[in-house]
Amino acid sequence: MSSQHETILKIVIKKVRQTKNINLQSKRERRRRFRERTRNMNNQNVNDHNLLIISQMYPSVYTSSVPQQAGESKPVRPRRRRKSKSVAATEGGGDGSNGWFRKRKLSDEQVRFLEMSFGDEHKLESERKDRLASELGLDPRQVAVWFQNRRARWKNKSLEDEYTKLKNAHENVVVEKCRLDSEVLHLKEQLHDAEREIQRLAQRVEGVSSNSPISSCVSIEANQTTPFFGDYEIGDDGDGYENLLYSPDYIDGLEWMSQFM
Amino acid sequence: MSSQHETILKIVIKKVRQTKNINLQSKRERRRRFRERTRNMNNQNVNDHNLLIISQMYPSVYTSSVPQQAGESKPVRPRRRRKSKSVAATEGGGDGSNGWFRKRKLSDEQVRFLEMSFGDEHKLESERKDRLASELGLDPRQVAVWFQNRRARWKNKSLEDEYTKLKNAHENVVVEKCRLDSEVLHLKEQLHDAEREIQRLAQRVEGVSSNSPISSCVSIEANQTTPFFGDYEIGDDGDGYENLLYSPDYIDGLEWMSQFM
DNA sequence: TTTTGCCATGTAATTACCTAA
DNA sequence: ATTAGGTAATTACATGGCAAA
Repeated sequence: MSSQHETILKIVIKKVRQTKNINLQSKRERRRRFRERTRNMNNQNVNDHNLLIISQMYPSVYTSSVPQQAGESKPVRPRRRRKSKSVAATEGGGDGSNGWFRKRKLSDEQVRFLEMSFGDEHKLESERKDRLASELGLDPRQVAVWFQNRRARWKNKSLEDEYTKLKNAHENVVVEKCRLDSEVLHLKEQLHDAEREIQRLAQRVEGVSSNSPISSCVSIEANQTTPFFGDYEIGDDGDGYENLLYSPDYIDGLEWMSQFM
Repeated sequence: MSSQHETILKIVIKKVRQTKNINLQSKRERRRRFRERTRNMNNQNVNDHNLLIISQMYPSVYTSSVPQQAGESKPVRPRRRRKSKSVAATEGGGDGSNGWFRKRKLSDEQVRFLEMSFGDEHKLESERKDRLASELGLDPRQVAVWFQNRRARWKNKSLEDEYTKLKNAHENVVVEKCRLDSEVLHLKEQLHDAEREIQRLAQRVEGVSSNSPISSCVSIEANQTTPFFGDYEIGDDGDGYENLLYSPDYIDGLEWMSQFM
């Protein structure tokens, strides 16, 4: 309320932020050092290195048959003509100085194992991580990274699946809605006809003495009247939705809805 | 038709596959050599390296204020207690042998520039790539990689946006469908009432004059047949989809109906 | 015909930040 | 207060497809 409280609050906030920053910085430092410590030359990693180097030199071993999706013909922009003189004519004096090989491409066996474990459980506990790492001859850090990436991939994929499912459901509901629209039109026409029939009969009942019963039949040209939109509203009162519960059809509707919510 | 053709076909397929494999292998070789040529020691890259080393040593400079999303309370599984003895007690004798510094984290300025260019055009031509590379002091390869990753990100994001949009549309349509369901129910009730009214009036009329084929006038029995599915098809008129957008704000004009309610 | 440059996709690794134990 | 594990974003590389030269 008073300004005192405000100032105190500000000070507290400031302090919290400071300590937080300090924490983060020290943490960054720790992590950096940790990574530098554990980057090269772990215990099992020598073996692993060799294996991965081999897998780099002969990557054709690990070609996985990728199911290519149906190529949709996009309006391709005309590609640029290839350069007459490649700029990349850097003098070939590139010394292979740094033993720069990133460890890439876990072997097929390893991936299969990891996938199995992922199917069991998406999260990764320390024990499981270490166990997998020792079984597969990997850095525990690699296992952790693999699981993180796998989770991200799974999320993307599941989003995509959800999209297609939702799309199908949407189309179905749209079709259903169209059907209902036309059904409503039809019912309104019928109701209109019935109402006119009632009026006609009422007139006949009124004038009992003078009546011509033959011309009483409702003609079918009532169907040709322009269908009237929006003559009356059902849902203005809130009971429409409660009424729906009595309908056997509405259960379908509800289940439908609960699928996507 | 004959087996000759089949054998010829097989041979052709085999040949194609062989040549394809050969192509891929040579391609891999080309690529490897290309990367080795262009990896280290480009002209402006020394400067860039220094900058990136600095950005590694003082990463707090590049802290971008990330708007944290509203934390949704998920049912978190109890995390494992931290290990009593960290396995990572690798002997600290790690020699910092290779002068291995990964170049990471393009600077804020560079990212802004690249984003602007990406906003202009998602695709990247050689000229533009080289221009950007020289302007930002980056390897052209880095620029190309950045654009590839940016496109992939954009695709994911647009998928996500489409999903939310579709979800909203779907919910609206579902609500509309419910409304139509209840409207159909209501109309059917009204029609039923009208029919009974007609029968009542008809009986009265018949009591007066015994010759009125009233049952043929309004086909109410059509309503009592299985009411919902498959009464009439929808797709014959394509206007249903345009009707989707019309607002269900009906004008309340059912005073003429009041006599039946 | 092969070669070559670009692209889409998948994967590995890293950074920053957050949270529970 | 510290730390391991998590998410999200980012950087980089690998691979195969496609079209142009």
